[in-house]
Amino acid sequence: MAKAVPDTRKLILRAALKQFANAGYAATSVQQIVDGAKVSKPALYYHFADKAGLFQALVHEAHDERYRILREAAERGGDIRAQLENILSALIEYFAANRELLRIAFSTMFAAPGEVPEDLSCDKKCERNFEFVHTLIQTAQKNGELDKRFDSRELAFGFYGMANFHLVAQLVMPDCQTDKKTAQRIVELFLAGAAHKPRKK
Amino acid sequence: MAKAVPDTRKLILRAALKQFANAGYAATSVQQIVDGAKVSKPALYYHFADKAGLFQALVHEAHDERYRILREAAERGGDIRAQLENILSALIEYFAANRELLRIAFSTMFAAPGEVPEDLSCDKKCERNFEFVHTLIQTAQKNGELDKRFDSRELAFGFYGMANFHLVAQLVMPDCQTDKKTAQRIVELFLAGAAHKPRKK
DNA sequence: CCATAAACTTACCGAACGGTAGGTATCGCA
DNA sequence: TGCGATACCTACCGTTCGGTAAGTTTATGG
Repeated sequence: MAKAVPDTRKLILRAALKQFANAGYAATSVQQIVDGAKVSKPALYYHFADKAGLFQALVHEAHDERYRILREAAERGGDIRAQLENILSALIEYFAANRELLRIAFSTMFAAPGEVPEDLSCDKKCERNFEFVHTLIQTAQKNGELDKRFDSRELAFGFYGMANFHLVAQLVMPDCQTDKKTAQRIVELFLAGAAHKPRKK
Repeated sequence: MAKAVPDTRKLILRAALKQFANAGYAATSVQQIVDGAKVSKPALYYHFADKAGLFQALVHEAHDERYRILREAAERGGDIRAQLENILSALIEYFAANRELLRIAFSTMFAAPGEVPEDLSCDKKCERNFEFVHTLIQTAQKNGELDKRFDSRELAFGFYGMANFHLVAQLVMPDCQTDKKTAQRIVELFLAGAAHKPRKK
């Protein structure tokens, strides 16, 4: 029976998430975290090896959550349009309710190399997440659902780029509402293209 | 005649750019900058009010350069396809040669609020840059070049998202070559859409 | 030939940093 | 009742931080 344990550890994680999301890794002090969690500093160092280890725990959670969302949404099946719509609206919905995790995920994706702990191996997780979408698109391309003129990687870049930009926008401009309908229109834009078509089909 | 001035100031700016790009704002110390520039700390504080002021100078340069690139590329005219191609390939080309400035621009765009000096008013510059592209797209839409079913803002988001994602990719994976041809294919993807079309027109 | 101001220098400040040494309360278990 | 393990605590460490006070050199103009 582990009962007395999780309280403090989770308290620390929650406070750290808030602080890191608000100020980034380097600008957040361990003192701020323990103040926020209302624990002592050695309590933090009892549960985590160091500041970097605490941060890593959160980073991995963020990327793994993202991966889980991706997989669950894609498994709901349907054609590529339905899959992309599901993925995008699931990401939007989840991260609307978990803005801090989203912030952590992006700030490690785009961070300068020295801004974040050295051994933070999130490259692999970022790549894994991207490759999941890439594979989805590759398959759809082989099935004839997507235009074969494009390189599958370019297609994945295109979709991932549009999707991430909207997610970031949600972060930067919180009042800019982004919902299921938005997700549908983004996918429509990705699939149909922006150009005006004089004749259909 | 100001002659003796620019040497030290530019030395500091160059060293600061490198350091900030490599480690972000918070994780870069003033000491590292002055060591890199081979000047003394008070020499830095003679030319800049404080660490934040030095950073601001670089941020504004980064965003203004980006704006300049956008305008110059758009002014070369042509239809919306040519304009977007010009913009994208100009951005890719410029930032391939100025990776540090690109890093500064992105790390301030996506930074957590507390990671960067408070009064750093780059929101306006980011918005200005985005709105320039937005206006371009709006005009093209009115001219009938772009599909009127989409909201102009969504179109701009889509293009800006794709474009920025490729620029970021260039940052994260330096060996991933991105050139004029890539720019053309990205624009083609944006305009034509990813979906397979059984019949043309 | 000296006054002034620009462009620095050496030497240092107090505060905050990440992290720890060493002691303590509380538990299950023998 | 005792003994070790867990889960902390207070107090403090050495280092580095951003920033500055006060003195020095150099160019210029009167």
